Amino acid sequence: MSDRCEVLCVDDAKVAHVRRTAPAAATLVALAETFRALGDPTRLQIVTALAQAELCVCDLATLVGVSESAVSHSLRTLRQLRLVRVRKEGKMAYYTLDDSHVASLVAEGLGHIEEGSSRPA
Amino acid sequence: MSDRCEVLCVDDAKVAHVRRTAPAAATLVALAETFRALGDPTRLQIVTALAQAELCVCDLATLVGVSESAVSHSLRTLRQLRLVRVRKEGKMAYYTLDDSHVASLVAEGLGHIEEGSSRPA
DNA sequence: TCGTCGTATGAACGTTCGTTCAGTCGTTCA
DNA sequence: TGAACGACTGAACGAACGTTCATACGACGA
Repeated sequence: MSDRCEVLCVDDAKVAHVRRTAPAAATLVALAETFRALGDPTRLQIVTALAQAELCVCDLATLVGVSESAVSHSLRTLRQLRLVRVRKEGKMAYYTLDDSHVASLVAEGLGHIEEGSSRPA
Repeated sequence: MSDRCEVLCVDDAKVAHVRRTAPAAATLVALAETFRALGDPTRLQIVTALAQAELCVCDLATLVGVSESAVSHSLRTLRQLRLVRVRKEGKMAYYTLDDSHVASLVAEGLGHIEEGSSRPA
């Protein structure tokens, strides 16, 4: 990557403008973590299930078809990113989505998938 | 995981209901792929940049601070998932977001991040 | 209080991912 | 027609991820 490339090809004005409107680096990293958490079929299935009803670990394990340990690990990831919330009742742990953004996020994603699947490549 | 656990803990009615309303497996996998693609700081930065302006590979490499090869690989991933679109002009390749869902997705995600950062853990 | 149940956690393994490096393709201009 | 340039690709290495296994914790019933 020589310096000549920079001056010939890079549109400094555009780059500067985009750089100004870009989110903070920390925000971007946090957002990427959130997307990555949703980027796993097991966790995504958990989230879509919790969008429908409050469920315990055992329900989720049955639903998703993996071990309760795996579900618990996944739930921890989602919990740490505030995607899900836990309510303890006796020895049971009931999970729900943390805020409305999460359901909206999945819904918006589904909109993109469905639009894309009906278009030519 | 014994059978006794199943009958004691699993709420069959709830599980059955959630199972009915769940998206198809193929849809879930496709959606997870999309989220995973956005779950990388480099690619996410590319997407947020393209939400502001049409940019070439060289612009993006400068903006994100990685090699043009890395940007090109990232763009291929995003292209295959229909997140970005390419327009060739001479030897340049200009990229934009593919559809409005993508920008909405990022915006919704940012809403979640900002809400979470102002709340107690 | 002891055993069981639902859940949570730590370590470790195999796999997948993202970058780098080297090389190729198509375009532009001497 | 060459050489230079922007962009794209394949191979490969190191790092990160997700599962499994084993174990630990708190709550409930006998």
